[in-house]
Amino acid sequence: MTNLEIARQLRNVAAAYQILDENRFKIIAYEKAADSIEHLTSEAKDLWDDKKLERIPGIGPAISGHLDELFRTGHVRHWESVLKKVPEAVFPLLSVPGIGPKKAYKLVSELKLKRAKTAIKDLEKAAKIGTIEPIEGFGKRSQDVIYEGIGTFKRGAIKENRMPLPIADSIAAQVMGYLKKNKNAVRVDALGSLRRQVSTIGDIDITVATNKPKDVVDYFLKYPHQKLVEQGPSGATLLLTNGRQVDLRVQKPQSYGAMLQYFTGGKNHNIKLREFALDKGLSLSEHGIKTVKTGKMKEVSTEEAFYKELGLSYIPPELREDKGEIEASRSGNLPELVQIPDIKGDLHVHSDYNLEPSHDLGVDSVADLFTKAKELGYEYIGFADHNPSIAKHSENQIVQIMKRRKAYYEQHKSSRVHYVLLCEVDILPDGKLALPKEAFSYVDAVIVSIHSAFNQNRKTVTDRIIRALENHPKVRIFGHPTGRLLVGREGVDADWEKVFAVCKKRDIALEINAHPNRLDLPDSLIFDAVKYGLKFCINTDTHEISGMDYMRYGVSVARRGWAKKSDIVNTLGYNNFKEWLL
DNA sequence: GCCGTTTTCGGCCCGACTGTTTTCAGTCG
Repeated sequence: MTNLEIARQLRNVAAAYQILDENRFKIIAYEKAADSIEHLTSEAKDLWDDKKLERIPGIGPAISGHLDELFRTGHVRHWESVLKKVPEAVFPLLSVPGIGPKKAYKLVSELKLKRAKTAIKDLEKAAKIGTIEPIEGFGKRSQDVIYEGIGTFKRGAIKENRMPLPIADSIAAQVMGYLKKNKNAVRVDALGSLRRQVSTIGDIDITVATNKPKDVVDYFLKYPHQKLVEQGPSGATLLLTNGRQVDLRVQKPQSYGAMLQYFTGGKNHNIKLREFALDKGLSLSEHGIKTVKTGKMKEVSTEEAFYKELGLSYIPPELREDKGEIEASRSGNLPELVQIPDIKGDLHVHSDYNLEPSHDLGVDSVADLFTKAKELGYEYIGFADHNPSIAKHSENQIVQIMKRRKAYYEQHKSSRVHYVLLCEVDILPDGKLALPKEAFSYVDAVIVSIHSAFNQNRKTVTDRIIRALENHPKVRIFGHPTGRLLVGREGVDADWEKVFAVCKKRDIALEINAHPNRLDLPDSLIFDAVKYGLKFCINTDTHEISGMDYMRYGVSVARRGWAKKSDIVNTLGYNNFKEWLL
């Protein structure tokens, strides 16, 4: 049973409890447990094997007992008995936006929906013929909303619709640029997952500091859009013509810090922070910090001041995920995160030098790439073209190509920026490398990465990776380790701890690939790898000059994984970097 | 049902919006 399936099961139990009017904190506990399991970096089953279930936050003696039963026998008697008290047709309806457990139950009972399989279709029919409207607590409007909600659900627009961070960033930049033109906008910032630089974004949240909230909201409503979703005195939500939803929230400048903090989240960070504040007799909201006893509200204009009021040092948005940042802030142990100016080189750049590669060639010349590197203030650049195709060449031909390539780069080197000669070598399905041994003489080092057979099982893919990493001393970087694509492909399912151990032993750096559709290694695995003491290399993997600007997304992923400057090998000056590499 | 740098018992985040409501429950972020 996968984490996702377990999480869904826990949420269904929570929903059933809600319908049965169980203790509401028990319901919250189940939902917390579901979130926690869903966001694990390893399979719950593996943690169970290692008897580490209770180390998962939100999993206590009761739920870990149930999970134990689940992994031993395949089902949980207690959960089944709870779920049986609720008609099965209730559960699928929970996926429709605007329908929660109570409404789902009411609909199923009144409309006599029987089967889970057809529940959504039956509900849609009911909305169409108008049998929802007369139900107590519903009406014409809610019937329409349900009908629309089902449409949204059917278009798969709920979960699938998250977009890669760089896409969200560019849409947000346009809207924010528009808002900044309004003379009443004192400040404009991103909020939510975008501000935390999460790799995929659902809705875009933006806030404006202003003394004339109504004017700013009215101005926002004139931005080209498909539909006005909702509107109030404190903000509005628009569905843009590109199908993306944008939330605007307005706040007066003297409370802007509270607004930023409140809506940047993440949810669990905020819950933990509010509990922490409550212990001190303080209640937090987007309006400020309220002393519970006196009811007096203190307005806070900056986030720095907001955290300071609570006795905490400023916590960068990328860290606000309840991974221990509040505790670290309290004790003064927050990491000093890597920043863009720390980066001294990009080590994964594809040029247009044609070595008849297995995958895409770059489109820009070596000279132009050097120029760009100089513009970015880099000391060095690493050319990492794909290895020559093994299908089209004999081993001997490949060696000759690599030899010619080395001479070419040496001929075209720059006096302004150093270079290192790398090669991105395919890890073949059996773990062999797609570069003959003799060809290694013509590179400084190689990046190894997976470009095929992503669906191998855990053991096979783990062995495959380890075999590749141990293939040759010149293997120094493990490129886009999971192979995930933010739109379109899950990463490989490897035993990361085993992979980490090999990287540690051989001092191999894990790549943090900044390509907009990769952002790989993912932040949660970076977090684990940092704890493991591993090194990283942040690269753009670009095939064209403009792509070298995406470095900042790699840096933001690294920051979300708590990586410091000293964890990143390409923050080293040229000499030290070379020493590490060779 | 979970959790603990004053707690192993007694707490448990906060507010906005919506619709159908004469005062609030449900849902969402």
